[in-house]
Amino acid sequence: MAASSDKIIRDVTARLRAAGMRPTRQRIALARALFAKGDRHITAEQLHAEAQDQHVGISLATVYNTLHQFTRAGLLRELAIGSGRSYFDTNLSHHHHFFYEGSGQLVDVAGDLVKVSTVPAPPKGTRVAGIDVVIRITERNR
Amino acid sequence: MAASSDKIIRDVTARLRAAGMRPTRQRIALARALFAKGDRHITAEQLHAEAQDQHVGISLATVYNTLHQFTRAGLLRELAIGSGRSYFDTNLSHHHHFFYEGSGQLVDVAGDLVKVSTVPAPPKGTRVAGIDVVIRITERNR
DNA sequence: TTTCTAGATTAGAAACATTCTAAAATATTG
DNA sequence: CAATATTTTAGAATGTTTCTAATCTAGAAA
Repeated sequence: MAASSDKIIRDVTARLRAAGMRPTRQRIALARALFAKGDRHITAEQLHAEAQDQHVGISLATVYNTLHQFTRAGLLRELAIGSGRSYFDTNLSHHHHFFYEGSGQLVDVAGDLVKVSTVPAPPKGTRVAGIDVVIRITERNR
Repeated sequence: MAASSDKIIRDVTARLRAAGMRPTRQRIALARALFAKGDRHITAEQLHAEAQDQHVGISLATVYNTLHQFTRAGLLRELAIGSGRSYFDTNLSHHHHFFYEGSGQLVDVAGDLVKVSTVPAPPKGTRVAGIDVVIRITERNR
């Protein structure tokens, strides 16, 4: 546990350095929260609350800054599903999502469980950056 | 043009009545703006500006109310793609979208140009409400 | 170690989309 | 027309995200 967390921190430190960012106390604390456990979908507000719970003083502005920097550095993926807040996904592998229409909750769907067999060519002058499949689900009306 | 616009208004009036809504001046003006031309993706803010341009006095609150009512009545589809604002889509047929990562612009992709051949079963107690495929595109780096 | 400075953090204000409130206006029914 | 249920509205309130400009800090250099 401590070992794997340390490994994560060393990895993140290296990746921050590679992206020209200093490994500060705040960035390391957020990296630990984000990457120590398995895959997560988290909002800035949630991550900020989690840091507060662990008595790591970090401002909300820094949480936002850091999430965007991590995203730019390829450590996170920003999900723009469901309006309102943005989710940040620590699962970088090819995958899709179930989206609960009621609560806005997201659940991963492994990439190989969804097959998109046909897609049109992108408009001239553009390239496909990614294909996101969102399976919207609702409570079944009994 | 005038004929088809009138037809749209008669249709909308009927659908509003069917949904228990009164066909008011505001709702009819918005319906005309939304449905007179072909398929559209529009935000509340944009639709409000368009009404102002045509000297139809409608408050922004009414635009929001009306968009939601139309959505509930099955006249529109709300798109929760791209964070921040919500788009309302007048194209009710089965289709997907290109999403320009730079500008947030949406372009329709006909439903039959995308084939999702495999999807997992939804979690227990839920049913699939829909499957949305978003093809994210960016300017091609020359 | 101390000093220097570019980069990082911060509180609070600002910006933005959206929803709410409760008062005034309007459409429909009788 | 009168009665009443619905609708519209301005403006306030909410929630998320970004901005600002002052302060702090990590790392480099002396």
